Amino acid sequence: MHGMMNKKPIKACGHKTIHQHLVEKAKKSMPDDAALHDLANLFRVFGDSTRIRILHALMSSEMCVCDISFLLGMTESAISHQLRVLRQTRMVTQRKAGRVVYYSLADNHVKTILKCGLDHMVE
Amino acid sequence: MHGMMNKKPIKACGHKTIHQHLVEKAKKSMPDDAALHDLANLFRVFGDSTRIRILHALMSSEMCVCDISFLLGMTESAISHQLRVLRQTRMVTQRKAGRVVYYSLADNHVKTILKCGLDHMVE
DNA sequence: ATAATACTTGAATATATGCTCATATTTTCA
DNA sequence: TGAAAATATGAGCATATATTCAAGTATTAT
Repeated sequence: MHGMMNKKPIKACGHKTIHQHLVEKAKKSMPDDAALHDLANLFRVFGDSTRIRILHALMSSEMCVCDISFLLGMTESAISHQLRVLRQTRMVTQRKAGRVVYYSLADNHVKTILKCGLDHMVE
Repeated sequence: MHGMMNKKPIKACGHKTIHQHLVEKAKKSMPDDAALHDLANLFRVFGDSTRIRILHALMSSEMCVCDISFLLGMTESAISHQLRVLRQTRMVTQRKAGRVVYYSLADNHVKTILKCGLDHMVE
């Protein structure tokens, strides 16, 4: 079906043995460096279980730092540091009421990506 | 629409001021620790631009280490180290033909997750 | 057998990251 | 006004991670 043609590697003049046509095809569809870094940075935010737990909690409802701290059994400082990361990457938004700051998910994308990852795991 | 009830934080007996009902609701839907770590580990694999580039390249077709090394302008050693990570996390599979090792994406999940992330970015 | 190619691996190093602890900052309450 | 509560922040530390460098396999070619 999809091209599993058994072409032998060819010697590219001057440098290594490579499959020139494959490399060029891949090069064409490759996003630019900025996009690739943004994409990696996006996934890196999800790549920590504390942040995952915070985001998952916020899927259920908005919460203040105290709530999250209590729920996860971690210091408010630790949570606050992570919330800053989530704020800077636009994963969460804040709403201030008195001295309490309520955090919630910034948009549906966050839910979508989380579910996307969870789907991968059930298999 | 969804409950943005303005309940004030209450003093939970003995410890901090928290929104008890919200915390308990969140606690119930929270996946267990093992699942949370697995999920974080999954995303962490995608949280590096080199690995992203390798995976994106393999979306176009299977490739040998040499090809990837040439395409990304990195040493074969560096690529090989990253391919090991991708192998250990079941993102890629290998096929050996003589001394050439061809790598390809393990399954559609990888494509799905990548696209999921890319979708988030275009917005 | 010897050399060359394709890839892998381990140690080392430099950088990034997550949490703690102490210290602000802001708002409420007495 | 002063104390307490909720959150934020900076420095420090311990761990994790990405790449390099040197050396090791495995396979093919001469």
